Amino acid sequence: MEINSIFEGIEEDDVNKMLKCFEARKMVYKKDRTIVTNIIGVKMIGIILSGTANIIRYDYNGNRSIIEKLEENSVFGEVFSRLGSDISVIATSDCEVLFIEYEHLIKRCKKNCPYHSALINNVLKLLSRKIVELNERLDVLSKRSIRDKLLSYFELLASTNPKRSFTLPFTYTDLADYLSVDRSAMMREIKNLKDDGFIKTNGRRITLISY
Amino acid sequence: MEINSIFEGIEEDDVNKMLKCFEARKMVYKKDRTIVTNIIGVKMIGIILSGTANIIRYDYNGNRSIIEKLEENSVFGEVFSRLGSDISVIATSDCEVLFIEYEHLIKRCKKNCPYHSALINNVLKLLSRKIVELNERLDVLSKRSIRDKLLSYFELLASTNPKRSFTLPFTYTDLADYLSVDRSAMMREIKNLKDDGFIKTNGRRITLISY
DNA sequence: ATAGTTTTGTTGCAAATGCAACTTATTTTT
DNA sequence: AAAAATAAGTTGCATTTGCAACAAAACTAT
Repeated sequence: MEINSIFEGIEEDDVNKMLKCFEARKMVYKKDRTIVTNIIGVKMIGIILSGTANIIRYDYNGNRSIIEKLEENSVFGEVFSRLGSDISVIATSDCEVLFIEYEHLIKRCKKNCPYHSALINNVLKLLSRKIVELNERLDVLSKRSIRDKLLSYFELLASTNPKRSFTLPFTYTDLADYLSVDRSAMMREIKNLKDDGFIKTNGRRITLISY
Repeated sequence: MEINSIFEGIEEDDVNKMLKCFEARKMVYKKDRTIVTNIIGVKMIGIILSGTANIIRYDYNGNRSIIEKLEENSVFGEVFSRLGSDISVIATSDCEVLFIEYEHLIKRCKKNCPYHSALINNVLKLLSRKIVELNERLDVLSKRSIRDKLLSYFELLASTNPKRSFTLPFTYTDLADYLSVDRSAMMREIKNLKDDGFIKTNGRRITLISY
């Protein structure tokens, strides 16, 4: 049921035809390179074909915010953010990105190619999944204390593992940015969580203790 | 360009045929009534046809979180949240809700009705808009201080008005929940913002002062 | 292997926030 | 119109958080 790719269920040959019909462009980026800055006005959507990236922004105090973590098959673009300026998409690993004009995707192409609806269905599911993820992040950020933010994020990561154990998907420094809290305050709270017997840690490997 | 309804561009007659084909159900709810609780397992999507509602949840400390504010044409459902239990959708005004089975929407119906793709396109746009809104909320919640949360939320509301003036869409009590901060601390900060000349207020009418 | 860079771990202190407990307005209901 | 309920506005105080400034550890690149 889970969709793996925007081209799921479409033959490779047909995919290539579609890409031509859509005037799609595939781009390759090295780790830490900027994929897009100032997305403003560009009515393209990007699809991460491989690798990972972050949508980030520095506020006027110089605090970095990771607006969103993009993974394989994540979709991004100005149509999805409105925020436009001072936002960048940065590759966090080598990655391939496919750019498609949004209008092309939304409207049926003149040739009315039969794969179009399959593609739209796939995008629908990717967007749904994105909404799920955004809601999850909101759920974490809506917690009032660092402790509750950590616990609810950890709970999320642990929920897929029966041993309630998981490896953080990024560094502690990045985790603080992801949770929008001060790093040292977060480290202090992680220490408290350990002292209070809520978690065990071994580097970035964390285990949630249940009662 | 903005889409106004999930049925935009489809004739009323055809809409009715589709609703039958989809086995859609329309329900009416009075203000403050529960539209859904424990969304878990129900593979329906709901579309707010008129009125407003909030997706809310009480955490284990009894703090209420407004997970999401739903307006006319907002889409909601378990497929969009995964969170399932302890979440409720509550009508904040009298409202009409249309329920459609998700699978019906995603898959082409047997009769392959021609309006189906128009509908999917509309849903695609509604979902995109929802992602924009979720990102906006994330942008607000990712601010580290109450002051910055307020300013960035106010900025959002003011951005559509050339006079940088707007009316809060809900009570200050609800605003505190929406921003996930303590109400009294928020009121204090609003006072500070006034004293420091950032804003003027008159009840729920707020004006942002520029330099 | 070593020098350079980034991450992790700590701490004291000031500032911001949450909490509790009220009073006063405003709105809603009877 | 009065009573009841909800919202707004305040304040003192304890706690949490952010900030700044380090040192130690773990990675990276030469």
